[in-house]
Formats: sequence, structure tokens, C-alpha cells
Amino acid sequence: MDDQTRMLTGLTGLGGLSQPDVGDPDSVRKQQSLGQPQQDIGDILQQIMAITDESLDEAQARSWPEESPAHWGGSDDPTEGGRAGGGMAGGGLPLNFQHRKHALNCHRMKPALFSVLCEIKEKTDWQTANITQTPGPDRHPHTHRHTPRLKLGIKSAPDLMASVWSHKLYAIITSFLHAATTPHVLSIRGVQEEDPPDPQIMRLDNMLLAEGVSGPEKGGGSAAAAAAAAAAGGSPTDSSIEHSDYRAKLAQIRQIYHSELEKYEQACSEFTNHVMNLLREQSRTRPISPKEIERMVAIIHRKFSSIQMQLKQSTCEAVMILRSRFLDARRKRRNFNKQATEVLNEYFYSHLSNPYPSEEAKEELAKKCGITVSQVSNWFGNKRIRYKKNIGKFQEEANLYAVKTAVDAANVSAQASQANSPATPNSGDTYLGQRSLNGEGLNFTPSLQLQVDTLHRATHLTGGYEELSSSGLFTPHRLDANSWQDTTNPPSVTSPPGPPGSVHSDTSN
DNA sequence: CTTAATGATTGTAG
DNA sequence: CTACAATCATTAAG
Repeated sequence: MDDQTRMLTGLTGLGGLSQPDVGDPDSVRKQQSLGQPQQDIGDILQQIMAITDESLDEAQARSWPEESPAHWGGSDDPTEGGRAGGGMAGGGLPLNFQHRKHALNCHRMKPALFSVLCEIKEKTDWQTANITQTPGPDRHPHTHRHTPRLKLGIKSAPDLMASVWSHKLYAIITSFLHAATTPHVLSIRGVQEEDPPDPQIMRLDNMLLAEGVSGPEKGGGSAAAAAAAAAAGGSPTDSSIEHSDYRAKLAQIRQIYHSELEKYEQACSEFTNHVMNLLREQSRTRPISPKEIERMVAIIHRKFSSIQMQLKQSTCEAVMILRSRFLDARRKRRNFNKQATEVLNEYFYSHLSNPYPSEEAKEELAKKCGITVSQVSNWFGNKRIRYKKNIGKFQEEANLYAVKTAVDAANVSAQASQANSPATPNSGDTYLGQRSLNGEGLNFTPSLQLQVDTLHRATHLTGGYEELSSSGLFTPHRLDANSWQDTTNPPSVTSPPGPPGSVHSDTSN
């Protein structure tokens, strides 16, 4: 409305006219009947304004014969249905309109008025041009965003994309449409986020290409899937099903992406045409410079390219989600089998004083358990931290494995003693569940005593090979190495209400 | 359903 | 790079 009022007041000043009643046909006619020159100009102005409005409506009616704006995005959202149609509300009678327009065109004052309008327009043009640059209170402020942190737990990336995008497109175009059909608004809003940083869009493009979304046909997609799987350092086992699934989903994303892209391009050209028609139509009653048209087209293209970028970004996100979903090993976690955990635990508890397996030891354990070295590392990392965090909880387990190792040692020693020497300090650096008995009320003997004690019990339980415990088996150099858990040692989480003396300290409640 | 267990990832410090 | 700590996401058990 700004431009109109500006023009109007400017002209009224020119003609010495008092404030006219805008949009009241009766008053127009009344003034007309006076037949004075000033009234004449004011009269023409009234008509121009009325016609300008109506021409818009009419043009709109022509361009959107039976459609709501849903046509653009293919959306069926009913809540926005009346939006662009709002301009239609004041739609006048076409016949009357044509008649008045004709009258205006033939008016004797028209050429003069037209030139005046041109002049004024020229003057005000730079203003609107400046205003154009100001960011409007628009949506999607979250366009550039650094790499999204992948939150998992989304059901399906393609679905997500599909549902979001047609709606988005529709909403944006609708807003633009609405703005465009109201000329004085058009130049002010609908621009805001131009110059999307080139690196950003480049990055997106690259990623889409690498992911095989925007590349050629199928070949790229599967290659990308394979590459992605390889990059994940995946286990050689399960793959085939996951891969086909992944590929299918990727193809889905791809398809959505392309169809959306196509839709945008089509919509863009269609919309450009529409606006051009509008401008051409308006140029008959209002001066429109080629520069203005150019600018308008530029704005449209910018807008659409920004939409396109959003699409790209969204696609990237969808792909990331998809990848994380299928390639993230976390998602297909399987517990290690019994035997594997047994082996690991055995090693852990027998090296409890220093549970840091060397690289070779890890490799061996990995082989024995049928898992990867890094899995072994993970396991020990988790184990250490969890053991340290709540020693009490692991007492039972510790005892159990102490028994195990004791038995093994005993067996070996038995064999050995059968063969020969009675005192067999084998199982070199093993043993045992050291502090595990602290909670039992045994206050405090350093680990040596406790270990001996534990072994006593263990050997007892297993039939008793007492001689082991007295055989100088426990080399003290190990005992002070228990410091791996001394840092941050929590107030010795011992079996909380556990009656002293019970071997089994169930801390599970 | 809730909860515990557990394998994997992420961020930080040395 | 490794270890640790916190946390996530899945699985198993109740």
C-alpha cells in the first residue's frame, strides 16, 4: 500500500486535491460530475487504483482457473487453501471492469498522467530497490547449519523427506505467490536469504554426488552403498540383506530428490511465466521498466534456488540418517556368544591387576572369540570402567572366574605334579579377584592376603588343592600394580547391605 | 511394558 | 593414538 499512497499523495499535491475517498464508486461519480480539471485527475487516479486491483484479480483468475495453490506443490493441505485465493475476495465484475478500463485508456488525460506516473516511479524506484535487500520476517532461518549431529531413532529417512518436502515447497511457493500478486509487497519481501554461501552449496552438491544421489543412474547408488559399507569397517559377516535394504532406501531418497528437483524447475519456469504475464498485463496501466522485470525474475530465481538448496540439504540429512541407520554398527549390536565372553572374562580376571592386553594378546583373544581386535578393545574398555565403577557387582563374577582359573591351574599343576615336581608355580602371572572380598568384612589386608583367601575358598569349592595357595604362587610384584583403578576410586562400592560373610553379594537391589 | 546388561560411539585429556 | 568417562541404542530378562 505504500507505493500507492505515495503516488497518490504526490499527485494530489500536484493537483491540489483533497484526500479522496478511495474505493468508493459513488464519490468517484460525484466528483466526475463536477467536471473540473483537478477533479478529473483525482478521478482518474481512483479508477487506476480500482483497476489495478481488479486487474490483478482478473489475471489471477485467468492463471489459476480452477486451482488452489496446492497445484504447485502437489500438497493436499487444506489449511492453506484460502491463502492465495484471498486476493480474489474483492474480485469485481469483469464486464464493468473492462468497460472502465477502456474508458480510462481513452481518457484525454491519460498520456499526461502516464508520464507523471513514470516520473514518480522513477523517483521511488531506488527506494524499493533498497528495501528489497532488507531481510523480511521470513521462515526457514535454519538454512545454513553446520553438520547436523546425527540423532538416531528416526523411522525412515525417505519417508521423512517425502513428508516434509512437498509441504515445504508448497508453503514457500504459496507465500511467494501471495506476495507476488500484491505488487507493492513483492519488491519488499521474499528475498532475504540470497547469496547462500557458495562453499555450503558446493559441499552439499559434492556430498550428494558422492552419495550417488545426484549422479547418474543405478551404478552410482550401489557403488556408494558399497563404499559406505566399506568405510564403516564393517564385519565381513552380515551384509547382503542390509545392503539391498540400504540401496532400496537410497534409491527412494534419490527418487524423491529428483522428482522434487524437477518439480521445482517446472514450478520455477511456470511461475516466472506467470509473473511475466502479470507484469505485462500491468504494464498497460502502470509503468514497468525492463529493469524491474529483470529484478523480479532474479528474485524468483533466487528464491527457487534457495529452495533447491534446502532440498539438497534435506536430502543430505536424509542420507546421513540412512547411513547412520544401516551402517552404524550400534544398530545391529549382537551380544557376544557365551564362549567369547567367557574367554574375555577369563583373561580379564586373570589379569585383573593389569587388565591391559597387549596388541598381540588382543589379536589372540579376537581370534579365539571370533570378534575383531577393536571389539576386544571395546570390551576391555567397557569392562574396566564398569568393573571399577562397581566392584561389588562383579565380585561374584570375579570369584567365578577365579575358580575357573584356579581349577585350570590346578589341573595343570596336578598333571605337572603327577609328572614331576610338587610345587608348580605355573600360570605365571595369573590370579585373582583381589579386593573382591573387601566387602565381606575382611577388613583390610592388602591384596595378597585377600587373594590367598580367595584362592583358598576357590580351591575349597573345587575340591581343594590347598597346596597351591601355600606354594608361593602369588608373586608380590603384581600386587602393587593394582593401581589401575586407584584413580577416581569410588568409595569402594561394596555389597551394600550384604551380611558379612556371604560370598554372594548381590548388589542388584 | 520397564529395567538391566551390554556393545559401540563420542568427546576429552594425556 | 590410547584410555577413560559419559552416553547411546539394542537386546535380554523380569
